[in-house]
Amino acid sequence: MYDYIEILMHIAKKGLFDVIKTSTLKIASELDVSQQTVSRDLRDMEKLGLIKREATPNGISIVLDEKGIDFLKKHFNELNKIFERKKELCGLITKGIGEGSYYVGLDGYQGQFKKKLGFKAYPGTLNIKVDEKDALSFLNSSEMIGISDFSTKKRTYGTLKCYKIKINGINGAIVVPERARHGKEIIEIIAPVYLRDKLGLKENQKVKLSL
Amino acid sequence: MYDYIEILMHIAKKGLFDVIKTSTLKIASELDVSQQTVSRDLRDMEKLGLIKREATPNGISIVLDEKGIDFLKKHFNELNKIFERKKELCGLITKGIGEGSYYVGLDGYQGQFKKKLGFKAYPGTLNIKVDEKDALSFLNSSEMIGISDFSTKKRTYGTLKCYKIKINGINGAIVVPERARHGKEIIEIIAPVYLRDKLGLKENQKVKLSL
DNA sequence: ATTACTAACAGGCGAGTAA
DNA sequence: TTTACTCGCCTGTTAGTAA
Repeated sequence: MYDYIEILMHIAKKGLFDVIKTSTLKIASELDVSQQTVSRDLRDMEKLGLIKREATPNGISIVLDEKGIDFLKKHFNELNKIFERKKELCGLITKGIGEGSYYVGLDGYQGQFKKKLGFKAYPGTLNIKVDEKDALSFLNSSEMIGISDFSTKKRTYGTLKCYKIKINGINGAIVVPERARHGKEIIEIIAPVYLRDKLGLKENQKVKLSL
Repeated sequence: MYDYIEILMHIAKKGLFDVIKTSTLKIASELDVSQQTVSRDLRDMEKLGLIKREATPNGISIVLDEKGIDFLKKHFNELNKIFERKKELCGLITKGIGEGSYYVGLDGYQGQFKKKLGFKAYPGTLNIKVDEKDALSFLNSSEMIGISDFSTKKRTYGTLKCYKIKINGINGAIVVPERARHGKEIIEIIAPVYLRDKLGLKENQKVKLSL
């Protein structure tokens, strides 16, 4: 069944319920295989009940049949489970290693923060200790915003990956340096305000991040 | 890339970010191929950067690598577009052909309606003319509730597919006979009340169905 | 137990071509 | 132009084993 997923996807993209008028040669070039392979595959797929097909001397009409749609649907459901969105992430306030504070304050970053995140960052990061897998799932389900690298006369500052979040309700962003200095069990948060004061946070206190 | 989708899915199902401890033989039997094929494929996938792999004389550890996750994610996004949920469906009130009215009133169906849909149906159907493709998309994004067939001494009554909906805000259900008597450009609605009166509906009036 | 090499084999692929 | 058949080739698969 998975043998045909590429062709199934190709048809489905043009319309899950539409009758596609095309030709084996066209599909062949789109999928980068030979006309003969497409012809054979489509006939096989018809036999399996994945598609309905009508071949004429000047083209071919295809629609997904019930089994084809069901297969894609089932496959889609599996992916849905795999990518199940994590909408919250909990962690504990942790002592910063101090590095982030310096970097995020730099103008080369601040301009981009303002433009891409909508705020200038308080020059310091709040470090939060989280479960690494939970963090990955959480980050995975939010949109990555790229912050470009830049150089001064002295040195180069690397690119950052940012993810907009709310922390205890306040807007902020997770910042992940491309070249991470620590593992992903500690994440760094920036925000337009000094979060420790604003939220009255203390060491080891629990906080909740949301999308 | 699609060559490896089955194995990628297999790994991802066990945990998108987890290190899977398993063996080539185990995967082989789960995917119904030979141990050698799994071994070769995993090595190839590692070369392509789809997974990270650690093989020992007593098993193998696998994690999805960045490229593998990206591929699945991209694929997932394509499916998301394909199955984009239609949350509303508009149509025009149409004269019933009258058949439905008789059937839905039968006890063999009514008991199941009560149990599975939560209401006994007013013995009549409201017929709505809709765009066939829109209808398919709409039905496709709502859950199918199966109503079993049953027999009397005289004859057999076929199975029905039902889909819970709201029509102009009132709870009801679309009923599709397994053996459709008319094309899918006309759909039949049942509800606990007589919809024509309740909603003050007239021929050719526009109505809105929602999930 | 494992993984993975080698070698034999089967089946899929595409070039050529008929209809 | 099409689709689709035949057939040779080559790739991917598996059986047998080594490590």
